[in-house]
Amino acid sequence: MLFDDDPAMKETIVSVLVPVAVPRAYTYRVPAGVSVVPGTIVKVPLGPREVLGAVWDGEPDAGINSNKLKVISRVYETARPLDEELRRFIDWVANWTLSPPGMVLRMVLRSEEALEDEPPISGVRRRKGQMPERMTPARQKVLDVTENGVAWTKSSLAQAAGVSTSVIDGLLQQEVLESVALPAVAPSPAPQVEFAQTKLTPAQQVASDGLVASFGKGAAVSLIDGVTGSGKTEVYFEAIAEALRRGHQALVLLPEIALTEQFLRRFEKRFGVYPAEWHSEITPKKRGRVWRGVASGDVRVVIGARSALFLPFADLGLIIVDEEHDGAFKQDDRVPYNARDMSVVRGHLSRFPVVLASATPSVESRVNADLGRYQRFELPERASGAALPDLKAIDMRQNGPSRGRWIAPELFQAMKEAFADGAQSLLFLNRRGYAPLTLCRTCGHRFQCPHCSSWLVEHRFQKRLVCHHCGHNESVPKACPSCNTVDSLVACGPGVERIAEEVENLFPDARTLILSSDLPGGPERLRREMKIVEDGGADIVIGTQLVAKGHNFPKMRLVGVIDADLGLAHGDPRAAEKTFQLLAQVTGRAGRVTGGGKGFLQTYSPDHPVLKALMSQDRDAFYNAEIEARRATGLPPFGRLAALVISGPDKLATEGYARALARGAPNEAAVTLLGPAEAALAMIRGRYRFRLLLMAPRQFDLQAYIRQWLDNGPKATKGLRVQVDVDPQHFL
DNA sequence: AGCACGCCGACT
DNA sequence: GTCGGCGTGCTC
Repeated sequence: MLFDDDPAMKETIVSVLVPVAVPRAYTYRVPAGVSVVPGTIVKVPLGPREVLGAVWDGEPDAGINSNKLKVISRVYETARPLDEELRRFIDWVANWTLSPPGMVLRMVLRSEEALEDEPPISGVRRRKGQMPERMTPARQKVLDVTENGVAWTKSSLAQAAGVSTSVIDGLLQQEVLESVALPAVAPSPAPQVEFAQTKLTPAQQVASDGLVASFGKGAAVSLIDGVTGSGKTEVYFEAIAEALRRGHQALVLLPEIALTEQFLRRFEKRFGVYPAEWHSEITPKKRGRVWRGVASGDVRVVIGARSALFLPFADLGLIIVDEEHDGAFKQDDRVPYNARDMSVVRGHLSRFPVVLASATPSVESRVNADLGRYQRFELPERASGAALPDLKAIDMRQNGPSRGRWIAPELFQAMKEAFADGAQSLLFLNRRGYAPLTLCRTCGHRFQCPHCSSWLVEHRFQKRLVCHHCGHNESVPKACPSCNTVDSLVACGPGVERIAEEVENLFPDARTLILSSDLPGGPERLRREMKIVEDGGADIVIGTQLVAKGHNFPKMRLVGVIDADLGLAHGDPRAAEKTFQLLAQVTGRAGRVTGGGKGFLQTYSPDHPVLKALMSQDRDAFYNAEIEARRATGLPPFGRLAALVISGPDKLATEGYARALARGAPNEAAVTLLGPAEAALAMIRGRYRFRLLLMAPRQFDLQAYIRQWLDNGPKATKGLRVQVDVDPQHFL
């Protein structure tokens, strides 16, 4: 610092953004002799505790009583300051989502261990000449392995010798082995751009060339719109290769469920190494390593779930959002953002290409491509040359199964043939548990959740009644709680467990398997069972929506949708879109590799336009109709509007606030409240939500209006959450 | 009295 | 988001 002895300079104060829900950056003193720049990561006292923060841009708040100011307690000098582009991104996201900027920063600084240098790894090594007091077979194995004097980590040595770590502890105790410090982990090897170039089909080549050509031209967004199995991944791998050639880092965002070993292997096949992973199940230590590697530039490619978007990349030059239509890119709590949209924003602010890929793009992205905001690359055929599956509706009014059964004769017949051929079948039903409703056949009592009044779902495995909204669960009673009649309860309707029961009756010799997120054993077991299906170790799979994405099942030839109408009747304005996407993805599993796939959609409304478009494999028919309908009703993404989801502690208050917000809107903002009939009163996690559409001219700052309303509105707006649910393309 | 909750405001 | 303060209501 220049004028070190100038008293005025000793009083340096700066803005520091702290990771809490306060409306603006706070002001802190900088210790004498220390220099910080915007983006420097610091630790500061805040109330009774110390928190991480980052020095922020802009003049510090001069209005704060100077004897209230506290001093920065620590400066992380080895951590690279958050760069200008990341800081602008944080501010942008905070403004768009109506969140305090500190809460967005929190997503960037989520790995505190990343900021500490990793302690050296301790290893063990053989001490020359020392022998254990008593020799045992396990000890001998350890001695054999360590004979050459090379140092091992405890766990890898235990594994290599085939013994438990306690054997090693014993030998350490007797000083046969000694502890040594191992060098810190070497940076992971860089992906090799030319490791194994895949042979592309002509359509893939066109798309790949187009993506490569979009580099160096600023913020170009491309949509890869290709049917299931068309090889979108191979195409965007070439974009990653180009980013790497240009010396940039690349980020691939996937819905959490699609982050699979299978995907990592595909990456390895192309680039020779595994990419860095970032998702909720990464251990804190690995998390810290990836965070630091990303910031230093050692890590070149990250494959991650939505939160990876907030990593502090040293030089990010490409984002891929695969399965861009997927709802898992939306975060619902804390900062409610859509990682697909915020990826487009990050690319825009940092002027690099962003690639959105899907077999069933969101209506928003289709519209953006139609309007020329996005470049579109179509892949109309499967890369393997296999034909798309042959889809057929089964009219359940005429050709349904007998009472108490759920699989129609025609579907059963097809399953029989597939089984005889040694092919896999998938029965899809997006309903967990055994039965969605339980009632008393004596008095008609229906089991309802005491917290949110939705039906309790019977789970026969766990012998419990479970609320799928709030998680409440109770055991199944012997007698009806209303009329006390014993053994009078009946299960109504099917869930996957009930379908599995029927399949086991129909196919006693087949290997059946349920794939559902709630089965005992957790994600670990689910991964194992996915692998079993992948390797052909099951004949008939009964699955919920998690079979729709991520995993590729090479032996699957038949898909039966048990209830194709489920989801179409929802009040959600995106119900038709979601159903189309889900069913297209699920039926697309059939014959993806082998060809010759077949699909059956059991329905009571075979003439529904969504199902008709699905069955004719005519995606454009669906999108054109849906886009027209949205345009006509002014639903997103039309009408220059922001769609807001408002949720609050109780229905009446929430509705009241929403109406007040709508009423108070200035003239230039036209406001529509979507009432319960159209859409909006849905129970989600025990909270009433509903959808409010605020339409405003582009130049009108809706976010500012809403923020002001929240700040100055009725006091009871505290529990209220406002969520912007529209893509920001209009505002870039 | 002793404490478990829940609500509320402050945090620079 | 997290903490402390303070009120309520319940138990020893």
